[in-house]
Amino acid sequence: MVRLATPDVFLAIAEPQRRRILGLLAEGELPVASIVDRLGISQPLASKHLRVLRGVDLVLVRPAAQQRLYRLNAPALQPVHQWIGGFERFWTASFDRLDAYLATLPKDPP
Amino acid sequence: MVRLATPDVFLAIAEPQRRRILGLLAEGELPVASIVDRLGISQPLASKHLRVLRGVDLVLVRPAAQQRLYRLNAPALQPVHQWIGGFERFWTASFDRLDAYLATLPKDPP
DNA sequence: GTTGCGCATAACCATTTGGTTATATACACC
DNA sequence: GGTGTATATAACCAAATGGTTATGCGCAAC
Repeated sequence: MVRLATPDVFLAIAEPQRRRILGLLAEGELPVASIVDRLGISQPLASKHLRVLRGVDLVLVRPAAQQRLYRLNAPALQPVHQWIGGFERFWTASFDRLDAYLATLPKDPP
Repeated sequence: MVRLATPDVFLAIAEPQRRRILGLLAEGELPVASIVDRLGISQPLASKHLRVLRGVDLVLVRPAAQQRLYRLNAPALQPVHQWIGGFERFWTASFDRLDAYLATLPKDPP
């Protein structure tokens, strides 16, 4: 059994460099060498991070000669978006108004 | 210098149990024992996770006799929400339409 | 004061992680 | 074929992480 690293999108985006990679790929498809260049990291490290991102489907690869062109697969971020969405109401203006309203109610009625 | 663990919200929410804790606290203030009970984890582990969450301001504590009442501080999630928001356009309907339009254009014009 | 409760911390352990250097694989070009 | 280029993988290392058990500390109640 091979157990290929992080099966969790939350863990995949917990790493700053991996978030930067996704940021780069948001601009378009890129070969590994470009990522290495623009992030100033070693090539093996980039490959490692890309493997994790692939493992959770956050990126897709397309071979082109000796290169591997990586591109973003943004929908894989939706679980995170949805989870965060569940908390959004807590910092929303309408919630603030609700909060203010609740504050006008008597607390601990006798 | 004390270096108190994870200074990063992304890392804090990368842990499933910590996300569950936040989920519980979304319903309201809770003492540690409740979290321990409802999550079925050991008390020291709960305290450890809560410390990490405190470290990134995701939760706030209020002492009440021997208890410590924890509550959610949702605005601390906004960095994540904003980062994700930068990718939202990629799975939005309007973007799909743009994508479909781009697909109708000739590729590699001579 | 002392006993008990609720929680935090310490000390420790196995596993995982980001990082490195060295090597293998795959393809293009000569 | 051989050579160079682009990427992946292997082997390894130090540090961090989730988890445990044992202990400390503050507060209440007796």
